Amino acid sequence: MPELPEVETTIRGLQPIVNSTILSIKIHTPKLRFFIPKNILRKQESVEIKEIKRRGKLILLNLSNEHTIVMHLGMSGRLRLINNNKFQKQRHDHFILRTNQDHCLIFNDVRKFGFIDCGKIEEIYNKKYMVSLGEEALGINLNDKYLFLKISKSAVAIKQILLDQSIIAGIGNIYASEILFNAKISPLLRGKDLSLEECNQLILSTKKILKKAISAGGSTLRDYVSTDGTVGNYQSNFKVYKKDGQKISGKIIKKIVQYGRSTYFCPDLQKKQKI
DNA sequence: CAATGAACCTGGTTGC
DNA sequence: TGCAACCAGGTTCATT
Repeated sequence: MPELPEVETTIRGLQPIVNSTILSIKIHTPKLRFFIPKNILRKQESVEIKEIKRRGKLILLNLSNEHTIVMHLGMSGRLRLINNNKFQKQRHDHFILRTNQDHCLIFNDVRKFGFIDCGKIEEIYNKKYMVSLGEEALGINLNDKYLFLKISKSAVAIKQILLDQSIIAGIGNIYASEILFNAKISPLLRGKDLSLEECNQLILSTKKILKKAISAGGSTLRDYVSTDGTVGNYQSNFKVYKKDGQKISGKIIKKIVQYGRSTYFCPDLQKKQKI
């Protein structure tokens, strides 16, 4: 579930720990997608969390010692932030960070597709997972010309292109379907089939859908919970995702599989060719 | 080189 | 009810 709106909701929920000092870090599961760096904090060092921000689906905790902790939630990862005296270890709690202000930040991930990394800032910014990211989905630099230039020779389906983090950073499988529906563009179109105008529409829809989802506090399939325990409710705004067989404006919603991922769309409202 | 499928891992849901 | 098969928010790697 963690796509851009959920990650954004998460980092907003984490702001209370900015300017607190890290007391301890406990690693219960050494290896997620890859091993968590063991020397994530040297002993006897007083390190403050200076800033928490997002890049694509990455969560970045900038520290006072010129290091950054990076977290990726993968498919099933989530963070919860609670008062230290309320802490009870749950299944799949892999990483626990405590602060001098009694905060307890827990990284929980059932499937372990997420990761936690840490290093000097410049070192982190040279990591592949960082360098390869394209324009921020909500960034000012994401415009019609950028997208058109990137995809105008591509035979890849636009649905897949939206999932490509090296082109646009932040969109995932749910919002890709929702964005294409909003833009009235078929997921089956190839990159090179899109006009500049359609690229523009796609970007407008991207920003609109993601912003709406953020203001709804993220979505939830099953039990996505933001850091303070409140439940995001953007899922009630889904128009097509998981709605195959249902109708919208009298037109049937279909589910197809593209590149091994489910795509939901309305063939009658998302034309393949412009008429 | 691009495109596709499998792999990583666990748990919930579906169908027989 | 039991159990196997399938599916899930993401990304990377190996194979065509």
